[in-house]
Amino acid sequence: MKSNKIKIVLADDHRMMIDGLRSMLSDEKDLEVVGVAYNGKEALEAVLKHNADVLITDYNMPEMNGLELTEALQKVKPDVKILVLTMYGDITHIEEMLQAGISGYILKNTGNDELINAIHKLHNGGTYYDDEVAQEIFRSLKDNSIKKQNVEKVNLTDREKEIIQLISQEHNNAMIGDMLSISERTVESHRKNIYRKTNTNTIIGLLKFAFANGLVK
Amino acid sequence: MKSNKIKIVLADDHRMMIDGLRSMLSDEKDLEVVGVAYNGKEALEAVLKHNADVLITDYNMPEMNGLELTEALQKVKPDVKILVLTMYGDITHIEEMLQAGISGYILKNTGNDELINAIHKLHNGGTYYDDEVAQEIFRSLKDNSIKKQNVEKVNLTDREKEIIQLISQEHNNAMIGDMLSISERTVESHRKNIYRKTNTNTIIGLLKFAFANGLVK
DNA sequence: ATAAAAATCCGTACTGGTACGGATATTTGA
DNA sequence: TCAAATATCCGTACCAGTACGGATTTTTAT
Repeated sequence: MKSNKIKIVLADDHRMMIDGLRSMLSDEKDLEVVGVAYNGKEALEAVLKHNADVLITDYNMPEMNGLELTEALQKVKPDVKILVLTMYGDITHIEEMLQAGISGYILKNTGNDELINAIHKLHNGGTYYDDEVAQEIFRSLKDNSIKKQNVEKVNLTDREKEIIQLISQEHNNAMIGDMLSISERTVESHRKNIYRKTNTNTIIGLLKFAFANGLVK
Repeated sequence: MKSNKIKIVLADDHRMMIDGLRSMLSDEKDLEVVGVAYNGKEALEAVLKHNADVLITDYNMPEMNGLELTEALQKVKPDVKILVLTMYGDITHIEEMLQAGISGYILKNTGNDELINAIHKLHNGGTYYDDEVAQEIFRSLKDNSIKKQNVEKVNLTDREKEIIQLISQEHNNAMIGDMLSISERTVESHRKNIYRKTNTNTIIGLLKFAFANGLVK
């Protein structure tokens, strides 16, 4: 084997960023930058060509952005660890990137030692998420609770919630009537009241309300 | 004013835990344990009675668990900061607790200094989440990607996805036809194909698929 | 006790979407 | 280059749900 160094590919559309990272990483004995790329497509090729262990990538890039790049790599080479290195502004993409399969997320204003630490963690099968990023995630999780306040204000009755459940299970009014031993007409009335209370007027709006408020999973 | 100490209430059904925490916190000059409780109900009363700044609570408690306690406090005294202190096993409750309004989550095997640090952070309007807890959250966010594999296997065309979007925006077939400058009949055909591919046969099932796969937010 | 809220029920005309069973043109990938 | 996939389009009968505008009984909270 030629070496046991961790093989890294850098992807960023800012040449200066790439140069800075490369010189910084070259000081580390167990790391080796085997390729660089200025857009997502080149990054994909470089990772495959050099059989890289870790890809360090920006989100915003021409041709193919970080998300598309991640998705593509998951298909053809899922063992490569992906560390996203972005500015704070791009943090909005964190959730989709996580779901696409990245292993770490770190901000560009983070110190060198943190970056190197992150690379090692990823290479050992671990994950690394910047503190600020973690905070942001927690904040957004909390924000979901705002939506839930809807359902409490709307004051749906138990019967109405029950009927929403059954509607969402793809039962029609006649079936729901049978199941609850009430007239189809009564179900219609409940439905009308539900629409009024939830401020919707189509089954689609109702379903969206139900999802947003955790009435349906 | 009697004092400027941070007023703390401790809630845990294990007396030993309470005693340990109390003696530990009593060493800190700017903290004061103003009340203790062995269940959620007592905790609620104690917080209100002593006008506490911070509540440190377990999740599992008799009478009223940590979630119910948090929800109750948010209604009657939303300014109290809630720090959840649990064993790793209770980590599954983290998401609902976050949505209920806690400001911090810390594990019982964490060191004293971390706990005191967390209390100060909360009292200053900040948040504190244990590293392990953060990891868990990230892991569960990633797990959501499992669902998304559906949508990739199903191989919906761009046009079909576009139409799903428009359907979910409560447009009917005629409107969608106008918007895309195609016949209503064509929209119907796409709809049929979408149902076939997604293995559904009602608008409800389709919406559920779209939500589960992130096609609609 | 009693008023308000919730749950129950109905007729009739109308609209949006489905089922069924096609056909033709355009893109795209191997 | 050429087959497969995708996108386009149509007729007709039918069904589920809506709109509109009610009424009566039961439950719940004060």
